[in-house]
Amino acid sequence: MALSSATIRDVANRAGVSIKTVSRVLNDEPFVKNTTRERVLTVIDELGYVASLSARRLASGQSYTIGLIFHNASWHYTQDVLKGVIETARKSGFSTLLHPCDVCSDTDTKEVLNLVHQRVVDGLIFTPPADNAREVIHELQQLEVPFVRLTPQDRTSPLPYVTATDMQGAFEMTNYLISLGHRRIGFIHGPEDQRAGHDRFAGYKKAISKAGIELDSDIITYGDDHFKTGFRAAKHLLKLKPMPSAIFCNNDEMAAGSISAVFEAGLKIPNNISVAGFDDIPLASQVWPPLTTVQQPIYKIAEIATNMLIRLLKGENTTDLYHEVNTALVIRKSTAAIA
Amino acid sequence: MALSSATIRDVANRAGVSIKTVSRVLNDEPFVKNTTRERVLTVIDELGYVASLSARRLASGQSYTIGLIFHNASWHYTQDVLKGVIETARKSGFSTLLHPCDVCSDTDTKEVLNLVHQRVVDGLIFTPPADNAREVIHELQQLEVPFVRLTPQDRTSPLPYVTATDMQGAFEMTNYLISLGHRRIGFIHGPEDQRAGHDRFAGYKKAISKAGIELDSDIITYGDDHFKTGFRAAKHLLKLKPMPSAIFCNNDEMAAGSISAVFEAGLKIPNNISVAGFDDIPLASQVWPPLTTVQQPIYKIAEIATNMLIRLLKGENTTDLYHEVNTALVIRKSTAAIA
DNA sequence: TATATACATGACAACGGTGTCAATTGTTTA
DNA sequence: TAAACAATTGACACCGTTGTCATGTATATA
Repeated sequence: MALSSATIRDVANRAGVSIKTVSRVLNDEPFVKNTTRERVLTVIDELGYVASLSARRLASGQSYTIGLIFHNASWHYTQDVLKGVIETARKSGFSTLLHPCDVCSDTDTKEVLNLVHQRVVDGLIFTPPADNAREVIHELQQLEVPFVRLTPQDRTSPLPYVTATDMQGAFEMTNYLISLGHRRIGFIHGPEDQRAGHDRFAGYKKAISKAGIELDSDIITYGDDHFKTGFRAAKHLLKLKPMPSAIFCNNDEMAAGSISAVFEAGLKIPNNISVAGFDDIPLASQVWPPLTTVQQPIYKIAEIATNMLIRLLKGENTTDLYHEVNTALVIRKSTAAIA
Repeated sequence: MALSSATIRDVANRAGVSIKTVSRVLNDEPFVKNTTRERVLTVIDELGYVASLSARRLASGQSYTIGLIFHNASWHYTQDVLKGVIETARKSGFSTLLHPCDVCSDTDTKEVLNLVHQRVVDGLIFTPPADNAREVIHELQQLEVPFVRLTPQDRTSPLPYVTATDMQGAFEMTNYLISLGHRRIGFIHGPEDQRAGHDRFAGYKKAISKAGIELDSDIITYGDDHFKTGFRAAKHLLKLKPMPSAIFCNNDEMAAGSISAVFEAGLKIPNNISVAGFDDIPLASQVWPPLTTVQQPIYKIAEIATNMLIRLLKGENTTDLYHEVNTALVIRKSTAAIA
């Protein structure tokens, strides 16, 4: 057996109809008599016919492909997005094209736009902070190419996005730590160019202030969401006198870094100090002690974004272009009441 | 500005040549006068022309796309493969289509074959244990569709693959543990259906036997490469009397599970027991203590496999269809000399 | 019964490239 | 100088679909 070569014409001939009728059946178009439809379907089955995507793409001007532009910094995050987008897209007959994009440089800008110009993709999904590529976003708007952003910086413009309730999540976590008796809670901030980090910090501050605790800038440190900077930031916090009794990190990877720093300093978690993260990525439950964190339903966010994009692509009415998904507190063993 | 609509005809007209000549320039074909080539190139630049992939695909019968069939079990592994394949493919003008495939069920078999029949992909790369899908493999052979397998089970048939020196890596690690004075080294085996696991176990046994230690089946346990089963298996090993003084795990994720089990039992690493992993995924350096492990150059393996596939696709002579990439011992803090 | 209207179908031209083959021009060989 | 050959170019069919529009047929309406 060679590579299947049955074309729409073969099907049409065998079924005794025109190729256009076969095309109609293929695309579930109306105005095909039921008996005809069934006959065509039978022949398709007999011949094992599968329509050529290339031809379909060329003729229709669509690519049936979604471009996923992602920053490959935070892999744990990306993997869930990946799964969410690919699986959801597939359900609607779309495939997904991955476009890693480390820095949104000029070259990358051009490449992304080429994807659109070449009609390689019909629409795009951006993971943070890829959506900071203003030029791309602007151009896409001009071209009227649909796209959805995940947790974007800018939420003032009328552009679709999906995000989690970052502020609320951080607020709840901080409240929880406070309820355990912690008053001196260190915070490790995420990268400046990501909206989520600012929202989480805002949630932290809100809870601190609500509890009547004075905000102490000495225990606010910065990282880039990676293990190493979490390690360093925590090391710094541990040297302070008095040391914070808890550390709340902008994400789980930095929390893992903090845990290592605590152990390296010869201290115990949660006996001497509590550590909390954000995201609930697999790593969170694979370190010891398992991390108390805020679960962000990344898969769900990706799923919602993908469905939103597909609706936009189909030109369906889309009133809900902005979506917030709830986070949830996950209490594990890295936090405890103050001694 | 609307979606660019310059076609090859526009370029041809403006440059005063035929579309075929433009096509030649586009594809770096010979027999184009230099002055002509430059004129065409200039016009392409002026018009911002980009060839339509769909049209090119339809006309040439190629898709310029590589299908990556992966099992989404072990994400850490997958992420490196993903990066390796996507980036390498892109360099050669190929795009990558991801096809997650949890169980290689009948549906999946059909889907993968459809990818080929629809000419959605020109060739395939399989991550383990996806290559166990005998039916798919067999059919692809019949169809003469090129594919490359990563660490496949079956290496007897003359089918291209790339793998790491799993046995040698495990041999070296075991030797290293023995050199630290360990005689009772527990082993956590990986899933039965993956070749790498058997090779690693073989390396372990070889070193044990070489050191004149009697193989003790009581301290050989089994897991499925995930955290939880590593945790369970280690918990079991810790209860044995005498307890092993070291645990060598088939992969890092199970090693992380073992670390948690040790801590949960109130023991210290490496003081009371040493733990070693395999793969050197990011997790390995994000747990405390950082894992001594065997580095498997996954990115490189993916890169080699991709280039191999592209060579096959281009019909270039390919003598080296089998490739082994060296592993390397990475010593961190989870192992120490026996007390 | 004549006529408007919905349903059902097909002919044929796109879509935007590549492949084949013939035509033209320039260069080398006999 | 003529013949042989290589370099350069273009005309045109073709890839396998979908889109447009015309046509034919059944059903509802006047």
